[in-house]
Amino acid sequence: MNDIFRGLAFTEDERNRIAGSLQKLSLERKEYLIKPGEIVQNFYYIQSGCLRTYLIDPTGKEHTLQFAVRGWWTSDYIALFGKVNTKSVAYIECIQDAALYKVAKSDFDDLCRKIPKVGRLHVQNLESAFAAFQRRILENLMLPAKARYVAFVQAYPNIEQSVKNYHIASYLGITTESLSRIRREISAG
Amino acid sequence: MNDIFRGLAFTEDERNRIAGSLQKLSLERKEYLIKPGEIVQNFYYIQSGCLRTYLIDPTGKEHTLQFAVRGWWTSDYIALFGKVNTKSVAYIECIQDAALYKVAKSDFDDLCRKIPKVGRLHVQNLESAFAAFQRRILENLMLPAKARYVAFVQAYPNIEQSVKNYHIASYLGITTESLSRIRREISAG
DNA sequence: CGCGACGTTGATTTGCCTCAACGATTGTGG
DNA sequence: CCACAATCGTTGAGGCAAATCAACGTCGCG
Repeated sequence: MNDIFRGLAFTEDERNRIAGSLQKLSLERKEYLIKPGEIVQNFYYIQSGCLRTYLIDPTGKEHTLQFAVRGWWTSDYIALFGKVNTKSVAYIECIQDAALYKVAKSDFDDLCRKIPKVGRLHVQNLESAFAAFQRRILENLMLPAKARYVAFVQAYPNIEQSVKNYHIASYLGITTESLSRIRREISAG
Repeated sequence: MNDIFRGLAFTEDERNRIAGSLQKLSLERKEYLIKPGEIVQNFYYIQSGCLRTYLIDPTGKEHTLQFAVRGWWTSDYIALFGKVNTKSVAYIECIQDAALYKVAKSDFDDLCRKIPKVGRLHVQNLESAFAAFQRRILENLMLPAKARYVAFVQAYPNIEQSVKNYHIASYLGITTESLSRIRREISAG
């Protein structure tokens, strides 16, 4: 549990309260954490391994929204933070054997209220996610496929080994064929 | 001031504290709230009018990140929420005469700490923005230009009169020519 | 009125997709 | 541990959506 709130110092009491809200779980490759239609009420913290969040559009194509690796949180945020439904719209698939901590959002909100340090960390995380989303949107608007791929590799330096080629393609919004050609171009020149 | 924290009830004391952190300002069409390189330390609440946030890429093209209308907050969030710099990377331009409230982020953080209701509203706003960003990213990945335009018109029903055609195009990530053709197609049926 | 900003239209080009086939790699059961 | 199947990545040919380049109508404003 210690590395979840890395850098924060807690009292005995706070520590217990936090531990009481967390639940360990582990997942193997190809297992699903969440599937569309399921009720979503938890955050998940990745201790190790790798998960990806994706949706399938009406034409059957997959679109990857997020890869989550060690030290990241994941969930179906559209459901969890959305105004209306709490039913998932996404798949969250384990793509590398993973150890997770689960926290109910309601419990987490309690923690934020009772332990201001945690609340402030949450705000800070949300704010930097906010900035990161804007950067990603801009990147999608500004850069052609090749440059987006380069940016991706820089943003996730060690992820290539865990992730299939077509996962990356669906994150970048291109086909596996295009990604393949892009890689060839890059290694060529 | 009353409509900024719509729905929240405050004590006399809280109300004064809030009012003390706010500063009114007004902006005319074509004036700029922020330009690249400036230090960013404020949020802006739009009382009336319309602003747009955009960047110019190395090739000279504009990319619109956000339109902000009555009831929205705006700022250069990449700078304000980013981990490193506080220097703006974006332009925020007034595209329809506007009345704004300005709040320093540091003052706002204080308010959040001292008036829990405000803090909770902030978290709630950040969380729903989080979900909204994910939806926008997905929309960009999944939908072709025409469908994105339709979605845009639904999301901002009354904005067409304030914004130029090429503003919308640069928000959707297409050219003005393409947008023009899309509109023709739609009006044709 | 005349100029500049904006929107539209047409012709051509291009980046990426689709479809199809074929290597390479991984995983599995005998 | 090998053989085979399934999954995944690569390559090529052709097509399409949107970009680019260029010209022209239109509207609003000084």
